[in-house]
Amino acid sequence: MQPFFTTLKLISRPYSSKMQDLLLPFGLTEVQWGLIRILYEEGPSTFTDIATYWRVEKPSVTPIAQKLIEQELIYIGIGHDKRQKVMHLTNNGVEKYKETKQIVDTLQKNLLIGITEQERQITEQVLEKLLVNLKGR
Amino acid sequence: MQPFFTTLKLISRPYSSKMQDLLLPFGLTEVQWGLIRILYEEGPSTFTDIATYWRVEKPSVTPIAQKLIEQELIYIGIGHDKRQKVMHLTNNGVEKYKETKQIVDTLQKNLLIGITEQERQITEQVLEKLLVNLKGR
DNA sequence: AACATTAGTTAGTCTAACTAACTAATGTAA
DNA sequence: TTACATTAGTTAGTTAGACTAACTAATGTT
Repeated sequence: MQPFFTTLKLISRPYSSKMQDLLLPFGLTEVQWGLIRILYEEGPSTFTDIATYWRVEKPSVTPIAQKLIEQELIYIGIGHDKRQKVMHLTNNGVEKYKETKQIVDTLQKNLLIGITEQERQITEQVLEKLLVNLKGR
Repeated sequence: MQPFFTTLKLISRPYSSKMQDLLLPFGLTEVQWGLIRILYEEGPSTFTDIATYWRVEKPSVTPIAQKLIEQELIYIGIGHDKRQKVMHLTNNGVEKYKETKQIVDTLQKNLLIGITEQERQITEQVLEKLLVNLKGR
């Protein structure tokens, strides 16, 4: 039982550090990349959307978005609800994501060497279930 | 492919926060608990052993051990090699681990609800393979 | 004997999280 | 419709846990 969660924690650090190394030449951190990934894959999102998805508090999102705005990879639009700020990718942002997605895919493919498609799927399902079981804050 | 690694990262945060909440009443953080866990399950270990196991740099281990020494949960012995410091659990440390292991086990059991033993095993194997594939720093 | 390596520490930095306290807009209920 | 509660986001300050660089002391190697 323990090795399960222990290993999970153990993977997280070196994976992040690989990602950071990979993204450094593009001027992105792992979480910044994670944010543009969501905006590309899921579409424009509010700060609260992101905080909910990541399961972090709202103030944690602000500085990550700030830096992407400075780099002109995202911009803020106002929603129908005037309290909301909706983040969108700029054209630069879309380009940057497409560029980096390729190398991230390559990393991920290499990490999955020796793992069958079926094993990957089962693991994905298990991880999704864990996430659901973790929901109760 | 992406959901796989995305989900993995997503699990890590709320899992840690559950662990922190659980361990707070015992005066332990998640990593401190992780260290006494190793000392109990694997036996006395040097700072370098821990750094290697966790895949962190050596200075990261020092403050975590410090706090356990202050709490008198571990003590430092000198190895045959006089450069080495070997961490051992004190009797208090053993007690504290046994106490907390129970509640950690309970948490982990609850998180695994809805996951079959076979799925759990496959996932564990996949996580181990990922860890190996990540080895190249 | 001289030099290189290894174990661990100290000092200082960084990222990404947190809480508390706030403003402004929206929703609800008298 | 006015009063109050809630929600979206920010600002300021803190924290945990990582990092690098530079160091001491012990051990290995040539």
